[in-house]
Amino acid sequence: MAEKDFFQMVYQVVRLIPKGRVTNYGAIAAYLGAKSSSRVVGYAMNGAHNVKPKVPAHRVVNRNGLLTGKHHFDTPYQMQELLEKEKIKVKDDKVIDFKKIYWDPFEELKI
DNA sequence: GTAATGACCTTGG
DNA sequence: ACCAAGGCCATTA
Repeated sequence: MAEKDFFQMVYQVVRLIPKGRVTNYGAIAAYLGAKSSSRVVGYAMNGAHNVKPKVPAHRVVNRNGLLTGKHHFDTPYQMQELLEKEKIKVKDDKVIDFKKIYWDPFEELKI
């Protein structure tokens, strides 16, 4: 049950991601105080589709801006489509101008 | 209870 | 600059 708390934390941060913005697992993990647990953040996203409200996991990508978890969506195209809907340009499963649309929790939440 | 895996990141050679 | 290995935390087998 305690693990749900960590998951909830990740979900909350991801849910606060503005439209047209993306973030990486390390940032979320660091914001939660567990930068070393970047893997757990990704694992939390694994159950994102099992949580309500749904979590915009498509806005979360790896440090490279690569859509690593696209395969975990209902359909790999869904993530790309969602990103395109957010006006986010995606090429080869990687976000363009990633550093530009990069959303840092410390800049929006911690402040 | 131990071992292996995973939507990762950092550091070393 | 590029390639390889380790580490960390949680879940599953």
